[in-house]
Amino acid sequence: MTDTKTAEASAPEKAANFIRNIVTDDLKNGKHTGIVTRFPPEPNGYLHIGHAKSICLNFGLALDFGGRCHLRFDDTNPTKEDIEYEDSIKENVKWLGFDWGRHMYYASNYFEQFYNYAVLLIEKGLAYVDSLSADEMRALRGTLNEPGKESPYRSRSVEENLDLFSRMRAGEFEEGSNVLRLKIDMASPNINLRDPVIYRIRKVEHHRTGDAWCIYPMYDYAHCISDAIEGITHSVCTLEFEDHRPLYDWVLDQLPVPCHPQQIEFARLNLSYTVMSKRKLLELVQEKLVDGWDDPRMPTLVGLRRRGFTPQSIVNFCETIGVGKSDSFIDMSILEESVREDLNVRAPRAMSVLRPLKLVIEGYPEGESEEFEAANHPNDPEMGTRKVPFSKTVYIERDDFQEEPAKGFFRLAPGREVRLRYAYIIRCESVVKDENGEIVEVRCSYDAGSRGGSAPDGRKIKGTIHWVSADHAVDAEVRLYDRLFSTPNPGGKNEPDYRSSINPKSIEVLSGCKLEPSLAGATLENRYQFERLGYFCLDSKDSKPGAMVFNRTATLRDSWSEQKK
RNA sequence: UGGGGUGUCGCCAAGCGGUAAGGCAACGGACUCUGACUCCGUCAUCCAAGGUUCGAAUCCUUGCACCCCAGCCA
Repeated sequence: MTDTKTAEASAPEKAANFIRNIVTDDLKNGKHTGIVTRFPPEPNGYLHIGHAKSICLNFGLALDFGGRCHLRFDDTNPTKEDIEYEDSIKENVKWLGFDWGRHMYYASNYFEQFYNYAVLLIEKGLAYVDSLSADEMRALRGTLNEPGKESPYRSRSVEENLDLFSRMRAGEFEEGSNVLRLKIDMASPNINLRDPVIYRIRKVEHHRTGDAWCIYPMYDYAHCISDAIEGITHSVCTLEFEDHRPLYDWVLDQLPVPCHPQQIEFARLNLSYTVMSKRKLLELVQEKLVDGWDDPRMPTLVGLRRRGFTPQSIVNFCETIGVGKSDSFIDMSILEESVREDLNVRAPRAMSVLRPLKLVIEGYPEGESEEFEAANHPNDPEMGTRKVPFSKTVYIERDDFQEEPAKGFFRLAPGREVRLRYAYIIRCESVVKDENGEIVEVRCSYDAGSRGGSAPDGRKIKGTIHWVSADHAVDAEVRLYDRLFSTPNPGGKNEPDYRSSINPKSIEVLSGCKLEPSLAGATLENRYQFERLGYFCLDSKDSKPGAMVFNRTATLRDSWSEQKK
């Protein structure tokens, strides 16, 4: 086997996709000598896994082709945006491992240029101030099948428009009373071209420009100009903006901008068993259906992070799913597989018993204990070993014992032998039950010659189970997370409200779990594989030095439980 | 019934006229002190129907299905 131990080595090869092909061609035929992309979030919410796809695409393109990628806040709507989101977004991008260097921009920094360009458009007779109300404007817009009608204000003179627009800026009009519209074509089959509004009055403070402005530009007008100002070569966005591209191009064609970026659209990420819309995510938080934006079940980057996902696993995931234009629906299992793949290689192993069953080893000296050497990673000796204490009473997983073993079960059962990992081979001799018939203790004999776990006579022991010494165990709370929803497409077509699909078992809190003592030194940066159980990490919010709380990031694949179904 | 898109294995996705990559899943097997990992093997004729061509997933025609658009949101 070749060395695949490092995260770098396990990163998948860059796959071809249509955007990379476009960039490659543009570079080859000299259309560009270098490329500039951008990730342009609106600071009005937390980033989720879908944004990660865009971040990886844009920053990845820049990295691979020796260009640069800008981080630009598309902050043109002060009624929805806030500085708190900016900080989170910046941190998330950095956490994923990307660096915008000094290329940090704000659409709001271009407000004056946007305004000047708007004046230019008015002077060219390509924009006019409309005094229709929103309702009236909607009524004239037409429908998908019928053309719209021109506004009675469409023919105002350039002078009047100039005057009106400057007074809009000066704050002389109320919100909603006037807007600036482009004069394109009310009969266009593309509704985006039916004289789109490019400025509206909003008498609110902007988190960056304060009260300097009371008119704010709209996306279609601001975005393309921002791209042009920054010298973006490839403006990558999602499919729903495909219809807007003619408008993007129209605006840039009318203005003396430094360049004309190419807008390219790709399919946004859809993930099964979760929701991705900002609205639903916000509702989950506001209605306290989850424990905040960073609830470990949320598809947000802060949630995934708290859950224990590594940045590398997310980047790998984004590479794995590819980029295309067909509506895709990625199965959650692929995301889960991405963490396993990454954590399998980097997570040290440890033993923890989540649902303890007391096991007493008859014949093992009372009050005595010994230590066994355990590998921190079975396939990577470089990760070293640790000592695991053993004593007469240990805890094993309740699931690892069956009084009447099911077919195919090869763990502990009356009269059967099993190996306590790294310790001894034991045999179940009897079972102790309480007055309710509940098994409270298992009593076993042990093969003193099997110290360390290997049979002296070379006999094959099929089952190996994990355990923790009762005398040395560290108690902890462990939270088992599962998919937030129990249906693949919550709230989708022909589905009831997504809230009713929330998986009641998406979180299970276990207290009194028994961990091997080395885990007492766990830190937030560490992630562990609890052998035979899954990958776990400390909860960044609730874990305290004397009262540790672990989150289950992902289970291990389990062909036994699959076989049972 | 307008406009813009998409349709290649269960889920993604390469392919750009020369005889269907890869990943995940699934299935079979090997290995195993984690029923994990790893390893080996199996697994499509490309939405449909016509046409062009020596040759088509790739070109043309006609259908069909699905997605997006009527915010002074992005």
